[in-house]
Amino acid sequence: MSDGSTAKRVSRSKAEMRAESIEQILDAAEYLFSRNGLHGVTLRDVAKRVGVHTTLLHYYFEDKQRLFEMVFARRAGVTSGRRMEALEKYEAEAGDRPTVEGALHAFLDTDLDLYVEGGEAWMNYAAFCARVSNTVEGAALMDVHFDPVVLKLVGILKRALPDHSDEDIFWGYHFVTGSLMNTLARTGRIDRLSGGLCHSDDFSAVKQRIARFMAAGFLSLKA
Amino acid sequence: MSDGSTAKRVSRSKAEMRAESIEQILDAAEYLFSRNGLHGVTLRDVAKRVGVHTTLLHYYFEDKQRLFEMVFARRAGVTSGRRMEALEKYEAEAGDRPTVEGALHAFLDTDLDLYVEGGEAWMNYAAFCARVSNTVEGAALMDVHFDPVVLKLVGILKRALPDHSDEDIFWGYHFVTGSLMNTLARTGRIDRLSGGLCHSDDFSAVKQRIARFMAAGFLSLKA
DNA sequence: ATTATCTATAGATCTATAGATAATGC
DNA sequence: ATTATCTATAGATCTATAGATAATGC
Repeated sequence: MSDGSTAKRVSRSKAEMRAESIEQILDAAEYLFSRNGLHGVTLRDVAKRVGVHTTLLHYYFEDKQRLFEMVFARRAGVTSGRRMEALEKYEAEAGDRPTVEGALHAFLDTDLDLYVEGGEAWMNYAAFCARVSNTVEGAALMDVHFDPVVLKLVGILKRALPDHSDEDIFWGYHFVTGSLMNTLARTGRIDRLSGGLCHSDDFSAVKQRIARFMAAGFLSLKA
Repeated sequence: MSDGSTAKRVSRSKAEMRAESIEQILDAAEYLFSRNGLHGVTLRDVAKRVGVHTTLLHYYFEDKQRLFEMVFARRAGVTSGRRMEALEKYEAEAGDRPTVEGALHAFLDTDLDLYVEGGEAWMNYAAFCARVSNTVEGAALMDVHFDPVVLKLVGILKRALPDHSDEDIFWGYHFVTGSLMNTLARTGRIDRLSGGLCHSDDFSAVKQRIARFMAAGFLSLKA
């Protein structure tokens, strides 16, 4: 505020202008796509939200599909990388005796923390991912960006559960990711269902429960 | 086939024609909405799939939003009713001692069976619901149609888990429904992730695991 | 006489491209 | 000399409505 008030553009380099415009467009697109999906958002909607002309989106992103993919890709590396680190750190600490719950804490809590710490933009990205995940084309995007971390998690789970079949591990992961995505979506349904007792935005309530809950689920599969 | 081959319309009453057209339109819309969402489908797409004119959709359904809601509503009563029955039956059998796993079997298995037995149309509806569930407006539709069954389930779970807080029960349900919706979506992600070991369409594999998995999760919340 | 279905069309949008303009960059 | 941004516009669609047509229903 204190420095932006003098003029709208205070001699920024082209590279800076470019970077800033791209960020603003991605933020606006992320916000809108998270609420209305790929087809529920027009390029005009995005341009209007940023305050630029529609053609600028074509200039930077070619077309709508590309813009959508760039929204996905921008933060995917960050969340993926953080979780990968957390899993590797856990692996090193746990040595020969990794536990399901330990691995899930590293995987899930790290992610939930990121959205809480990251503020509104990251929360929008979370909802964007959740929306996309229940979609055939969206799931294909997930393959590209998230397979490495997920397979890392699966690898640790297999060592934690040497008597479980691979199918059990994968179906368990399927349940975990469903629950996580339902959390990230923040639809407000749990709020109304619980009569206001729970809140969609309350990721800390989820964090308190999800790893323990899912770990118990995994263990139950081989009784 | 044997009687439809003589002519396209073998003297049906207007009521029959109406009913049949409505069903065909709903089937086509359900199929398309499940894959592309509300905004990813045009009325032309639906009309073309049925082989009628776009205006007929307006004639029967007013507008696109209404058509969408009718698709949701058509089968919601069936699945809701079946699960309600199953829960009541379980309640009667279990008497004073309902278990989490018993209630979840009634709730989840009954639903999964319906999609498997119902064939392609029901599988489309399942994917439709899954897609809709990760959406703010979709979640609001769920309130209307599914709150009674869900609250019935929650009531039994509370009696099965008298020492758990209501928050624990609701968050547990939140995880359950996330996992179920991820199943109904059938995105193919688990297939690729598992290298072909698991299949999105394999609801029986899910049925074998989900109730037990989730029940253990619930129990773990109060340690 | 009613109603299922189609024809014609208005009016609004949407995506995408070509080309102009106005800055920054050496 | 390059590039960020805008103007103008083509061409395709989309939703929705008014009104015509061709069946069924008493």
